[in-house]
Amino acid sequence: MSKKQKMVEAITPRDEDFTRWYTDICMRAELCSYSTVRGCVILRPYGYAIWELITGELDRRFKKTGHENVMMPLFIPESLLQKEKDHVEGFAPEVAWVTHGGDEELTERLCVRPTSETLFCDHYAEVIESWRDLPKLYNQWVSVVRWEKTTRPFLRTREFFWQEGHTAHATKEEAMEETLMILNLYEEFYQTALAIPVLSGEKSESEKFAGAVNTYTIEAMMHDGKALQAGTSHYFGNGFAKAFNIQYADRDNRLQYVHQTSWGVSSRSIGGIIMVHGDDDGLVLPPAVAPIQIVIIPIAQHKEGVLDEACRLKEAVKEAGFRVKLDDSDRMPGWKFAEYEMKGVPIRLELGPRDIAQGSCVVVTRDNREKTVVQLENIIEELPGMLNDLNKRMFENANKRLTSRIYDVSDWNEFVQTMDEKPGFIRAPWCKDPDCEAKVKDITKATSRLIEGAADKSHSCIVCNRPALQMVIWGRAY
RNA sequence: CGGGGUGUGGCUCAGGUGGUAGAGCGCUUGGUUCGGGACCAAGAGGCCGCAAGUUCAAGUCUUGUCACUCCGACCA
Repeated sequence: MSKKQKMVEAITPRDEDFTRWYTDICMRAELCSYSTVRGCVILRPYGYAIWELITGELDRRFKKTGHENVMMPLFIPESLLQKEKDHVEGFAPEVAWVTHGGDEELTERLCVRPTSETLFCDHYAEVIESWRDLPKLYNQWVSVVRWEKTTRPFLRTREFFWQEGHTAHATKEEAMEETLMILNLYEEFYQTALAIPVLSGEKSESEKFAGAVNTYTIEAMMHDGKALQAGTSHYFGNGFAKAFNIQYADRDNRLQYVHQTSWGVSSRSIGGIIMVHGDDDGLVLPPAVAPIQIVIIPIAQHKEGVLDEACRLKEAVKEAGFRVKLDDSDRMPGWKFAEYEMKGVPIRLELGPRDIAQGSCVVVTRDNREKTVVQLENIIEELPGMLNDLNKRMFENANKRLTSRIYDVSDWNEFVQTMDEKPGFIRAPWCKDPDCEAKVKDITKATSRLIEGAADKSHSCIVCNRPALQMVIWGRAY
């Protein structure tokens, strides 16, 4: 009984204090730890391993769609950053500046990249000359710095890790196609690799990226009903091209400005995994990004033959292509159970003298803790299906939570009340007036997360009652 | 940037009225254990965030400072 209590005490229960539950998981699952640098975290091996798997999944998709990786400098000269007006204004408040090299003051300060549009543009202006040079489909995996005031592990840190794709195209149509193709790619990645259902759509004028013509987003719903912007894809038109003079000679030898896009997914996605799938016992990881997919816990491992059998099992599982760990440390089995649950390992195999005698082992799935006994000779062929089912259950559960917590509301009072009482999103029509959007934010703290599409003619704006133009998903966000 | 909280072994904290530091967990070693966070024994580990000040004497009192953390305004 006291043991039970101890386990429960390990992390703050999710429904008691969501924020503390979240940080507890980050620390206890050894994903990250606070660093001496304010607002920055240290990615620990386990957290970094997840990030590596995420980058691997995404990078594979980028390569498949013809993108190339590059590396831009960490610094941006002030004059370069200032070339596109909207862009600077958007980022100015949160950039970090380098003013000195050694003891010498620099003639021009350098900003630590908050994002690299300007660097890519500067480079594109140099390397793009003719239509034959297009499209340029570049991406980079880097960290960027934004001087945030309040920070939280993964969700908002001053330095964070991400990929930023930057492409240049001959036509508007092509650039728009790229923008939407990436949006779909992100959506597919989140739903299959992370088992996180997302909504996708366009951002409103006030929520879009600084310098973009259109910003598209995928939004996920966390367990507490709040939204997490999980990825964005921007269409730039030729605004940047004009500011940076990125021109190419078309087939008729006429100079044209390129049309550009940019898009990114960050290490914030790890926060999403935690807040969508995690429970009171810790992390629950989707198999595709689980550093350890299968952990083998030997029971009474000092007894004759147990470790040998466990080793054989491990080798077989590894041979079959799974990421597997055999924990033969001298911890108690119960300690190990709790530890790997905390770390979200999808499947645990228990192997003890009893199992060995019967030629079987106990399989426990992390999401529902279901125990089944499987014959050792069948285990390898059973595992893929079990992982698959687990992934499916994770997605379905999250999807049920998402869809059941989107409320269709058409009346302002009901909107305020719903936002206040029910965690989740609200679908409500809007007239497109930024003042109405601002009023929603002022009063309910909810923002427009995305625009689903045009509103029905019969709809009127949730705030001002004038004819509505768009159907919008609203929610409080991280 | 505003408000609150906290700084004492790796972690969580205890140390009325000032007298030179303690517990639990963790760690190390040895032994017994092993199907839901084991037990016994012996160890290692701290200029008490930092800096001034008061004092014969400061985790303890004063002032300042820094850091972290939580809650609000801005943001992936």
